[in-house]
Amino acid sequence: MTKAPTRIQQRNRAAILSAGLDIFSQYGFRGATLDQIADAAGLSKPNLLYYFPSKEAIHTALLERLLETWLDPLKALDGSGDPVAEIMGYAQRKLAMSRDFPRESRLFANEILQGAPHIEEILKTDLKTLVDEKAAIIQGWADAGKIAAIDPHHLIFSIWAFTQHYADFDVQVRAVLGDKAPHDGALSFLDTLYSKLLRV
Amino acid sequence: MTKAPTRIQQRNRAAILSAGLDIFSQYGFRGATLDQIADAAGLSKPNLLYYFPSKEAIHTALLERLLETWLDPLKALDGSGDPVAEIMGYAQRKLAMSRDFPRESRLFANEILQGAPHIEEILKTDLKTLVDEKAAIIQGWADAGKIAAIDPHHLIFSIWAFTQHYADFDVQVRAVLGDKAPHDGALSFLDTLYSKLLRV
DNA sequence: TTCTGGTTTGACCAACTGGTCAAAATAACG
DNA sequence: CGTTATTTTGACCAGTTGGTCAAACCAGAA
Repeated sequence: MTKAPTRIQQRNRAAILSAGLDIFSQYGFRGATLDQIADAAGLSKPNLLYYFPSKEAIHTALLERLLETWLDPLKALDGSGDPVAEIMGYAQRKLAMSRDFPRESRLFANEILQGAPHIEEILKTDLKTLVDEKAAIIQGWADAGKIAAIDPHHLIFSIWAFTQHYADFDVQVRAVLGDKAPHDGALSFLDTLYSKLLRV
Repeated sequence: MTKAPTRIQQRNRAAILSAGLDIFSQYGFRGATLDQIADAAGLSKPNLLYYFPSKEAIHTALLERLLETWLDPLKALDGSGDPVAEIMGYAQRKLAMSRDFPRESRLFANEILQGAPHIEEILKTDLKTLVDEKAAIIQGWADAGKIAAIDPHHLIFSIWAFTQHYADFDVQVRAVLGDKAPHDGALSFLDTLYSKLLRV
């Protein structure tokens, strides 16, 4: 029976994971250092290694926590709901995640950019299965004439690409937009884009 | 007067830049090592440093070479051409760059993900100016009723996001699609997406 | 062939890397 | 309070990092 974590453990583990998220999402696994993470977490390096046995362990913990929730918006796409509302809702949920969890988005982007060494298997199994399943639903809607005929896989890619862009390329978006908040404009653009695309 | 480079210089500089592109685009600046780059270029590390004075110098040379051509597709967007054809042509050129220069796309993505430390000023000046200028053209077309009324900045973001996705997230795209070639499907999806969006 | 300038290398260095460990400091609890 | 379990730390280590340098090597012109 594993012991319940003390208050100190809870606080420090959370601080480490948050610091690790900051650093890994910016520099990638190889580019991040334990000193940076320890510093950001307000701990000494040996103290940090008291809570996680290795750099890899912190990274793995972060990726696992991320994967638990990363696919939730797509899982929620309901084949028995209204087609246009379901797809638009999915896109909106993804955009909201970009706004609310940009570090998680960048952690994921870094992992993929580096060739997905830690999660390639999950992509080929869990992710592919989920996407294929939802793509079949969308294809069904298209075949039934409820939405326009479009390739469902690329539709999903376009939603990923567009929504994650606002988290992953944040500094570029802000550089171009000046200091106008990007997300309001993005949301209404997204609404226009997909309602026009899906209309039969 | 600077001397003309010898054949050996040409060959080795090119090999180093290509190797650097491979490594930097995968691991980012901090995550890449000179040993990796030297290895990929088929040179010893001191030999590599005979051609470039530092790691930073290789990276800078790559970024400069990239920026020279990266914005060409957008620059080619012509205010006196046919609105829909111009915008679709731009999107198609960008998608072709993703197919033909994926390493360059990932180098850029890594730089932005890390907060654009080397090019933030360029983004805020050159890039912003260019985008604002082209956005004004697109806004003009919309005001004249030649295309649908959409936010031109977010239109451009959506083109960047969608096209670069196929280079930057290549392993994810392939994992989901199996081994079907992604680009044909992407191209026709892109055509459908933007022709529907722009139609008045 | 010799001379010359460009090219390559092995040995080396200081700083940094991920990680260890025993000892010290602190919290928890009766 | 005293005892015990948890937490924190300084000193340390071996391997890696970006980078230097003098010496050796080599291609080609005279």
